[in-house]
Amino acid sequence: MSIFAGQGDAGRSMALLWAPRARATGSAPGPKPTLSVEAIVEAGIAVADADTLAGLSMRTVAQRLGRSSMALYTYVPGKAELLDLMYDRVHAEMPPARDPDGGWREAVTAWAGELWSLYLRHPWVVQVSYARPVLGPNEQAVLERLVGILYGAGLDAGTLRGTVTALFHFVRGTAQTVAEARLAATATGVSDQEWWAGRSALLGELAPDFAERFPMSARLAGETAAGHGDDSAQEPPGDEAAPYLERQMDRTFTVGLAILLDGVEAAVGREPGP
Amino acid sequence: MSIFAGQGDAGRSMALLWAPRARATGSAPGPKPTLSVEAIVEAGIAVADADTLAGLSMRTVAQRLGRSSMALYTYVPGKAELLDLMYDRVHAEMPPARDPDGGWREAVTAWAGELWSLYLRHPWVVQVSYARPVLGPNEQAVLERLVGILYGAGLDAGTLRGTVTALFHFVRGTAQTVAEARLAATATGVSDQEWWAGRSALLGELAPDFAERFPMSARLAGETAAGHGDDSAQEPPGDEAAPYLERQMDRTFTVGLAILLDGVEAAVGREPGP
DNA sequence: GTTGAACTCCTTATGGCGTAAGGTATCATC
DNA sequence: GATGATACCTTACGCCATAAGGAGTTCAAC
Repeated sequence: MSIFAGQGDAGRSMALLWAPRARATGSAPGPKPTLSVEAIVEAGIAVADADTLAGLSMRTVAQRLGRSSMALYTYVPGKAELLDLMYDRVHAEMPPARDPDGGWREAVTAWAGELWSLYLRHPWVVQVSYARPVLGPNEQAVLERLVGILYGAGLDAGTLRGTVTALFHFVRGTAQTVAEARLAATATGVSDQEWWAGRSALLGELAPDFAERFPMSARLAGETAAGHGDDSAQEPPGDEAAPYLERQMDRTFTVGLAILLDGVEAAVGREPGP
Repeated sequence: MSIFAGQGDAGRSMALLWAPRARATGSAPGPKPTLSVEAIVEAGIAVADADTLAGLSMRTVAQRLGRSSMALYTYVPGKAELLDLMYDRVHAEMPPARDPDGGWREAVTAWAGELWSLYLRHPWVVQVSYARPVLGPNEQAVLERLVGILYGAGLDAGTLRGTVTALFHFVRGTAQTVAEARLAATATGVSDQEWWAGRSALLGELAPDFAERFPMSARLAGETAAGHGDDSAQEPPGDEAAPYLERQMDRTFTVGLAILLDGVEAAVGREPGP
């Protein structure tokens, strides 16, 4: 199960991202194109959604379009650039900024929740490296919305940058955990709960001194199980849509986000706006 | 430039991680092994450090040991499991917990800083997926240290979990940014500053209306450049070890961490110890 | 000693991948 | 009709992980 983080020729990616239809003007020699960058990107997204990034190859994408793999190279420089395009395109699903009725905190919470659910709709997105940003217009818009909210809250540039980074990584990281848990569940047919049970049984065998070597971790595991084990037992058993780990991650997401925003609130209080 | 996040047979990985030397007892038929899991893992780390995860293949690792690729399969089930072992092994470099003289906040700051620099020593580590945790003893120890600090601060299990998640993802995410920036710099021979200059020049051509479409982002870019551009101009020019983006990320790391810890502090204040 | 099992390590082969190279068919223009 | 641009194809190369099976090495048991 190998996963890719693509970085192609940044210049080519940017040109495709920011400058649409180079040959839109009607008449040109040669046969009419029967494909388009857009169609290829959409096919790529469909493949990745269905099959994870490991299943994404030029061949599989082309197959979905009834073409040979080499046909794609007429439209797209290569696989890395295709991935860049897919990545940005998916961010177009993010809802636009709304009027900030409830203050910045509510706005940021909404932003984070919407990004989180976008990542869960397209789990492969969080595997794409975000380190050397080939920022396309759609991801830029997502960022713009957050930056707008935080400037509205009265942060200075330095604090804002730190906040954006922390928020972004937090959402991405937690989403990745859930995404891969889901993936593992569907791929292996083993539910989270079963998987974790098996895992800890194995660990009990291999490292019977675990609780002594790692007392704090053991305590945390115990308190987590105790605190919410009953909780989950009360759950109506028919609903399998939100398995154990997923609900726990949901809680962790909410709690972690609240902590982060408490920290931002402290910063806002310290410097009372422009 | 494709990067892998390995998840092999978790059972096999765990056995190798937690139960060392299955055949340590002296006498067994067959030729003496001239290799060892340990040696292979070390070679793998050396390859990854030098060449990124993209350059890590069974062949390259074997080559470094003067063996054929298939020889490795005697010791290690496959590439995915090897990566699991490499990942955990590297966490052994983390310094152990120290006595918390300066309170939990200082302790967490030290923890985060040390993890951050570990990630920068082995940039490939942050590309390895941490979602389905094949927790080895060394990574467990890193976690144990953090959990111990936070329990000492008086957090309850739920808050603690959220804090750990947020901290972990924050450190990892920021480190990844710097790591890949370095990588791009050495791989292409283009410095961060040059790269960004080229990038924004290209963006100015492709999207001349950027500032209108994304006013907040433009403002942030402007204020960041203004606020610290002079700062960097005052820098002694001889030192190339900490280029522009890296210093900026350092600042972002510090600021973001402070914000996060402010949030934790609020939570600590709310529930005054056990 | 000799044998046979266990073990290490090798060569070879399979089926994937991205994509370079070069061929052919299709079209607008001259 | 010829020209040249374009879309799409087939083929091939050099990677990759790893399955299969063979050759050599070392021990315990006889």
